[in-house]
Amino acid sequence: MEEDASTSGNSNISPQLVNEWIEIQDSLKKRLITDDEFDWKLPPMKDQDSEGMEENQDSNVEILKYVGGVDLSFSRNDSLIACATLVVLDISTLEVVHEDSSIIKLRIPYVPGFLAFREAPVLLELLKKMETTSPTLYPQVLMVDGNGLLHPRGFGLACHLGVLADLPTIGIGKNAMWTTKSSLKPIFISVGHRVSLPSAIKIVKLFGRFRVPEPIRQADIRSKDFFRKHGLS
DNA sequence: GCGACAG
DNA sequence: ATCTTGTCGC
Repeated sequence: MEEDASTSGNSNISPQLVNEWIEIQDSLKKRLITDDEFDWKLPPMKDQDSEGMEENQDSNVEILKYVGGVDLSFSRNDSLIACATLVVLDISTLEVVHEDSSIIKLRIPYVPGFLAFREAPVLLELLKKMETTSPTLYPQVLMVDGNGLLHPRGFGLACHLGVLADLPTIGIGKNAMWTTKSSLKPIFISVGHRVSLPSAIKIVKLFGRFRVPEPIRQADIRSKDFFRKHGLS
């Protein structure tokens, strides 16, 4: 009999392992940057709040163009099988200019607070692969399906992935305990790495079409599509 | 005392 | 995350 690595909480996860994970998170957190640290600038906002003309003069800096999104979907039959997807959207056209997926067998269960140890490895692979495959389309900032600083120890998946990939990231949470209390279903934007919260919010607002920002939404959709094309959904 | 905990 | 139909609405 195999253990179900997707079962929440109660798995064969030892307290020792959890302690190791905590140490890793604390260690990686020392490298975390929560300010804007990127070499591009945000495109001018559509509905300019009568502000922002302060720094729109110098044209030396490149403007944000490629925004990435990552997500995982899971098999209905075999809960150990997952599909990780990375997409990159051109911000000016909102089109997906890069897409890559990878089906994997999960080895680590979902443990609240430690999502990164389950999902980050595959996502890092996809990023690394793209770095050599399609460097010109490599995302300038990445939206992650999971929280960033909004985490028990202030180091969620978005931070974890950002630090390891040394890439600006934004955390996008879709569920939290507050969700139930609000009549509307909010999303939770939190700082991942090398992007301040104000900037993160501005970037998310560039994709105001649906509740979930387009890069994450596309990653989600295409991740599920990939499953349908490659065997049992 | 126990329960709420990203995906 | 996943199991699940129709339905109301832009």
